[in-house]
Order: sequence, then structure tokens, then C-alpha cells
Amino acid sequence: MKIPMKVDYGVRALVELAMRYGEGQLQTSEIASKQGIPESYLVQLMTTLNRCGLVQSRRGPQGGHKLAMDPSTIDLHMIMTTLDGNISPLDCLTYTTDCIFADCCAQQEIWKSVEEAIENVLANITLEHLAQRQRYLSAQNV
Amino acid sequence: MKIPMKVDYGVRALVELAMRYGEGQLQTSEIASKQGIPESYLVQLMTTLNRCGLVQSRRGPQGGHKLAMDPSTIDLHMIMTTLDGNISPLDCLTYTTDCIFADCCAQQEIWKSVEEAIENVLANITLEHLAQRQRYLSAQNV
DNA sequence: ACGTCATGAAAATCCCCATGAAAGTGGACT
DNA sequence: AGTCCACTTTCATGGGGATTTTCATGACGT
Repeated sequence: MKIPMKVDYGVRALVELAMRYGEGQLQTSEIASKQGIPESYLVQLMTTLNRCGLVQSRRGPQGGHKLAMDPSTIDLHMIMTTLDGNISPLDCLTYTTDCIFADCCAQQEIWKSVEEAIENVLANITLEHLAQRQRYLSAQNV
Repeated sequence: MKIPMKVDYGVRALVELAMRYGEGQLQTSEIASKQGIPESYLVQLMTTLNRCGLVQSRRGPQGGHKLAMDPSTIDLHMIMTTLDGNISPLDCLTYTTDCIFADCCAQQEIWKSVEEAIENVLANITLEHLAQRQRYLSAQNV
């Protein structure tokens, strides 16, 4: 029941962008060093975030990335689904027809409720939330 | 955010045992065919379940496996932790010292609450629960 | 001696990360 | 103004490592 690195990295990068929202573009290399993310991997993540519309990117000198919307409108559930494909803990839940036992599978309901519990937590956390909390924690630990 | 097959298979096997609790031993091959689990893989799972004390095994003809305790005393959280090692969605949570950002990481709190949400759901489901539900569903779909 | 579990290694698959080339963007220089 | 160059994202490919699955062999109890 692990969270993919992809998601961890992605959230960290987006929080970094959220903390600088409105201050123009941020470059991959800076995000990577600030958040401790392998830069070569982050490059890929940023392009998918761009393709999915969460981030706007510009190439060239003074280029970089910035959030495509206000941090308060992006919640963790959105990020999770765009980065991790579907959030379902088991394929049975998305492709119910694939499972021969789907008709009488008691656990399907359990995994489904696990999924919902996760969604509930994540949907209530926005990037602005995290950015503020991050600023507070940073100030505490000087 | 996937559930390892190990856990899915393990739960299915244990539910099968729970449905026959008190009726003696069940053999790996039968569990495998009934629940659609690769038999050679299930062999490994049953041995770890045996080592962890959830299952009692006997060799020889008419040997097999049975639950070591009453199905009502085994909940999904126990199974999850014994099969999946630790349940934490991110290593940061178990080895907090490994993360240089642990002191001021806003997300750590989020993943922690996700973890708790999952535990809450799983800890309230026992094998007896699942076995009963399974019997009901099987009866419905004849 | 038979049928079962136990154990370890090997094959297949997927995720993380690295590398290199291609393409777009802005600035400087002629 | 036009051309060239430095900078940064984008795209494609491949390797290392962990996980899942299979297979073969050995050990055990009846």
C-alpha cells in the first residue's frame, strides 16, 4: 500500500510552485534542488503535469514552470489521479469485468471503502493548504 | 496507491479458510483453484502466514492449512501488516530520520492521516465479517 | 513411500532514474 | 532587422533494481 514516488515528487514540486505562485516561472533545476528530487526524473514529471493542465511551462531563457490555476483550486486528489492514473487500490475496482469473482466478491466492497476513505482525506487538502503549512513549519525550524 | 497482489491473494486465501473454519485442514491446491490464485505463489504465502501465526499447517496426506484462531479475532489490518511488512504509504513515515526535510515537511502529516484512514477501515473488518458476507453473496448469485 | 509443505533460485514485469538529441525562446551582436 | 548563441523544456531510449510469479529441489509427517 505504497504511494508511488511519482506522486510524492509531484506533490512536492507543486507545493514549491504554490509557495511562489504569482512570482513568475520556476525552473526544473531549482525545484529539484529545493525539494531533493532527482532532476532527470522531475523533468518527466513536469511535462506530464504540463500536459494534464496543472502546470504551464515555457522554454528558453527565463523559462520554467508555474501553476496553471490558483493553489486553492487544486486538491491532492486531483494530483493523485493525474499522476497515478487511477487511484484504485486494485484493478478489480476499475475493470470489474476482468474478475471472474466480481459477482460474489466480499472484499471488493472493502477495497472500495478503503479507496473512498483515501479520497476523502485527499480531496480536502489543497495546494494552498500545504503551502501555508509549509511556510509555517519552515519558520518554526530556523 | 496499489494494494500488493500479495495482500489480495492472502486475504482471499484466509477468507476461504474462514468459510471452512472448524472443518479441518484445507490444502493449498484447493484454495488456489477455488480463489483463482497461482498455486506455486500461494505456497509461499501460506508458509509466511504460517510463520506469522495466522495459520496452522500440517503436512502429509490429508494435511493442509487451517486458521490458527477464530475468524472473528483476525482483522484485515493484522493481515495487511503481516503480509505487507509495514503499511506506511511512504518510507518517510517509518524512517523519519532518513528524510532531510522531515523537520519541515507539510506532506508528512497528510500521508500520515491517509495511513490512519486506511487503518481505521481495515481494523474494523474481521475475517468472520468477510466470510459471512461472502456466503451471502454466493447465495445471491446462483 | 507417498503426498504434502518448505526453501531458494530463476524468469518476467514494472517503476525509478539517467542520458542524449530535438525543439522552442529570449538576448546579444553585427 | 536579421542572425547566431545560450538557455530551458520536450521527447525518446535504455539500464538498474525491486516486485511479482514461476519452477525445481529438498524436507517433513503420516
